Amino acid sequence: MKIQELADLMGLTPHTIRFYEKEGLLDSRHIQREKNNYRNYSDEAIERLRLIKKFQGIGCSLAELKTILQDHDMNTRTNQEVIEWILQKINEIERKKEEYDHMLVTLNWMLTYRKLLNDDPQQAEAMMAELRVRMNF
Amino acid sequence: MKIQELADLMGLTPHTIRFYEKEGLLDSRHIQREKNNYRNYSDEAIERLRLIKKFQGIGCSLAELKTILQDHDMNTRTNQEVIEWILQKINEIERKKEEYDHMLVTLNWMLTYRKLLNDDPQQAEAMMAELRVRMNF
DNA sequence: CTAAACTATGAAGTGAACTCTAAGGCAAGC
DNA sequence: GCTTGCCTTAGAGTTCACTTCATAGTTTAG
Repeated sequence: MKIQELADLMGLTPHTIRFYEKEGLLDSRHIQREKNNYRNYSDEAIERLRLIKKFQGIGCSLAELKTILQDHDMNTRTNQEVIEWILQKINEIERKKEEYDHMLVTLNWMLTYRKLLNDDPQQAEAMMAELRVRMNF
Repeated sequence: MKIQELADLMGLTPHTIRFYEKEGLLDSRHIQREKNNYRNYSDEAIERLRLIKKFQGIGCSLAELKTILQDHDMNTRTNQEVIEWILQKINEIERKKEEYDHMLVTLNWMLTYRKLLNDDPQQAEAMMAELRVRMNF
């Protein structure tokens, strides 16, 4: 399979696939060279890219992925270690969600204030005064 | 007020404050030059940086902030426009939260599988087979 | 008076994940 | 046989929000 074919199949660009190779996420199991030096991809390449996408989907950086794939290839990690890694990832994501919740709290206050400003400007000013104290805003 | 004083007050570095100036987030209302060419900050600068922090806290980029501050300075936006902007921001953040929820679903499946692998490897394999179909994993 | 601490400037570096460019080789359709 | 459109490479550019660097002038504490 040539690079464009694989790219279309996986919804990537040839650039990106070559970039992954350069970053060490693909190796000789996935790519062989034809005599014209074109890359020829095996079916394993498809599996590999699927795996990459899956882990990207759970918020892994390419650097992290490189380690994960190495461990995966060499069967380095015990089940317990993988479980701990997953728990840590879950934690990470939950912290990020909390950050967004903070943003939403602020935005909702702003929204309440702005809506009040339409209906009852005086009360809006009172609210703003309180907010200034409570939120340093 | 000199730059270090302002930086300490706001929890920023002098570098960052100069950077904001270069980016056009601060102007002559906030900064004057003394005869030795040192920057002298007015109290308005404090308010300005507070505003910047607040909007950064709700996920605004500096580019976006530049527009927001311009509108703020010139009183360009109507209340209704601001309300719509807030609603859009809320939407944006909720979409990002949903993305994280997707990640969490995947991670929790992975976790369940790995835990099962300890206790009941056969059932774990059955689960994996089903996951492969359902999640393309 | 001197040394430390502060100020100024412009430019380059960081990291993540691509994305694009330039310059050229190979292949398939007309 | 010529054009179009793949393919190759190394390396630079992109975006964001700073951060660091190099160099030099100014102020202040002892």
